[in-house]
Amino acid sequence: MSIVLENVKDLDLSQTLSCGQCFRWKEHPDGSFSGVVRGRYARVSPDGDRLILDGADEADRAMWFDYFDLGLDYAKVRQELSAIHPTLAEAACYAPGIRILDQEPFEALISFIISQNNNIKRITGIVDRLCERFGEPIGADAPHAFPTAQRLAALSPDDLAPIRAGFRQRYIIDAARKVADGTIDLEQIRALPYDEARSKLMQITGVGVKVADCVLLYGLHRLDGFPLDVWMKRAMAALFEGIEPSDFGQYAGIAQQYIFHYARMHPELF
DNA sequence: TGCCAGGCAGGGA
DNA sequence: TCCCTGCATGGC
Repeated sequence: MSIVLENVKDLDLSQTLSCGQCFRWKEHPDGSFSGVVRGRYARVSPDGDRLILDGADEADRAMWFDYFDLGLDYAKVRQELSAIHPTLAEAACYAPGIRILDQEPFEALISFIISQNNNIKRITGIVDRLCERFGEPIGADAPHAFPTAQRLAALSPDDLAPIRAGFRQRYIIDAARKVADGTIDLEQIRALPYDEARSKLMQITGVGVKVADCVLLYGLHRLDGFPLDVWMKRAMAALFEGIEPSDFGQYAGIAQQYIFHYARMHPELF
């Protein structure tokens, strides 16, 4: 079974799936990517302005459409961003195919807890081991689903030793327990004003400003905040001197991705 | 072999 | 409030 998404524009799978906003996609030699989203497996291949999702069910069409944020006109967004500042226009050229994925909130929370003081390759390995050991199997040849909060909440930090997440293990368990018992309601947080949402997430041990902003952007698809971590502040100072972050409005998240790639291309600025 | 990673918690000043 | 240090592990 497979589904085809038509009229897909401004999506580069490699840029979008390998830029560090998600950690569960594997690239294949033919340019396709396989991964699991919300417990559903698919192997995704670009075909002109179509996106072919092998293994995906027709009933999940809307879920995949939303996951890749295909309802937002990114060319228009880029145009508006570029009008703000010439440097941003330049930055936009570096990653025109990035879309901000609409990820499952708990997966994003745990993934970005794991990301702290870490690198993408190792984050991916830890997430893989977490899913393999504690996620539900979804098919013979497919990776496991991301584990539920309830499943992880029943564990102790020591139980996570096999995933080799180090000091982050107790953070993962604290997050899972707070989500499982309702102390942290991620869907409720989605609707809160940005600062309140961030403060709520920071009640979890191991979640600071950076992790909270990543969860809000990538897990709750909040494009109205702006990451304030040290790296980003440096990037802003270098690239957008004189521009108030609030000017970026709802497109702040997308700007972050452009800045990220711009920074990679211009390490001398940092 | 040693440095460092897309932070954060905890403790002291 | 600010600054400093330790943290587990593994990629490079």
